[in-house]
Amino acid sequence: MLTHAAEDYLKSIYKLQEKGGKVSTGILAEHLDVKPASATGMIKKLKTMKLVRYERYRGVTLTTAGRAIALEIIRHHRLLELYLFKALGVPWDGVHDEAEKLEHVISEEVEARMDEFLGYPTADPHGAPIPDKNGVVVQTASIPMTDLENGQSCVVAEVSDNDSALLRHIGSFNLYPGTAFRVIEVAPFDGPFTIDIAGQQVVIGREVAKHIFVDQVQDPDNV
Amino acid sequence: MLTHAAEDYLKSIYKLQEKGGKVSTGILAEHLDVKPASATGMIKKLKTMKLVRYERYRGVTLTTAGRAIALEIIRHHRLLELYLFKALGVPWDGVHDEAEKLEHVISEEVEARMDEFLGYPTADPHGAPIPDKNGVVVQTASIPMTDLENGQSCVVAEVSDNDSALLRHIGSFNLYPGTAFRVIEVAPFDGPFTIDIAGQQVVIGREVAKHIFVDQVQDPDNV
DNA sequence: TATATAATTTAGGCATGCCTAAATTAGTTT
DNA sequence: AAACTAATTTAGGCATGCCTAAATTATATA
Repeated sequence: MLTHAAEDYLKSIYKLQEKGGKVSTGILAEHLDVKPASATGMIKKLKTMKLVRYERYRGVTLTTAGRAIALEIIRHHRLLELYLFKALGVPWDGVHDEAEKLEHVISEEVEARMDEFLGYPTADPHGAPIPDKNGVVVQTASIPMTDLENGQSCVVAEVSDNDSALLRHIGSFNLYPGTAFRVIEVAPFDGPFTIDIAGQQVVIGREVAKHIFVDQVQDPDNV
Repeated sequence: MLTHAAEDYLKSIYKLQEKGGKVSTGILAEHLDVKPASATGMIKKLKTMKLVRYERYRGVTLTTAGRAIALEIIRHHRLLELYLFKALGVPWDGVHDEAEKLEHVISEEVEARMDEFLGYPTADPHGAPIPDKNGVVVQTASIPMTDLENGQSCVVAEVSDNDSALLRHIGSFNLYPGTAFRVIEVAPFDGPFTIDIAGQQVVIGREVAKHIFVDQVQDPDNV
């Protein structure tokens, strides 16, 4: 069995590898809130376990075995988030931190029972895809909200889950995955977005918009 | 925040102190499956934190602060056992090990929501009392089944929860907390118990009976 | 090409929590 | 009281996983 720390490293490497291929020691250390020297040490340990490929100064990537473990932990995390949200009513800005602790500890049996209870779901409360038992992840083609232009209609697909205060803020606008909205105005010079959610006008700052990902839809008013 | 190991030590000291006052290093080490030398080290650490009273060669006891923490962990454990059993359908011989890992990790918020879901229960699936939020435990006056004599009627109050195989065995007789039975015969020379459970005759060995605790009731047939 | 800067790695340390082996203390027996 | 036994403590070691400081390597700039 792996240590919790090792599992966290694999999870971070997976996520960083998703958007950029090889992962540098520095980026990884920053992601884990650890000094680069510490990351070097753990990377070496993971290499001896054949969970990562690594050449010094050249970055790190997961092997098939390492990827499988990373996906298992991510599956635990996201199933837990959804379970805490739906079965226990933990608010959506609180489930991430709780799942972060539980993910290293639950058995496959408990995971299976939560999965069954939830009806074999495919996304967590923030819209992130839940890998299946075999490590298959459904990748969506969502775009960041900051790519939207005037008049476009869309549906919230996913929201970053790691900042509790940000989630509370986004939630206060009712911007949950599945929520539809239309862009009314994008202020110039990287200004905020004014959007229409079910008839309500709301202004979303650019920093917040970066953390919201959407799927575009055909706007019925424009057809 | 305490380490998991420290929490386990406090929990063990609490349980051993219940039945015997001062706890010796050796007993504690055995209970935690650790060498006595290791226990000495942790005891010293707990003493500097003012969680235990300790004089070398003289045994250890909990301070008020230490007791409060021990009871909080025990509360976590027993609520988790019941939650896993009732909400997720984990079999009663599996909940102990799972709760053992989760108890160190769940937040007070999740605990409160499980408590609410379960309707503020007072006993876990093995009949052990669940301390309330203020650390108040209801002590029952149950007696070990081995104290029973011919003809006595009783109800199962509690069953030891730490041996999974034993629990499966006891469960196969339907001997759950709340189950009523009558002693038909106690074989001489420390022999087994023959009992009547809802019309079924069952033979229970002495080693097993040691782990079953009962409350006596007036037998209607004998009134 | 030489040098400066940034990233990374190595070296050495610290806390936790366990271990084994040796020394010490308590308690009992003669 | 002396000696023996059992329990406990001390001493020294090991793995994990983090740290800081110094050395090294890669890369960009002059």
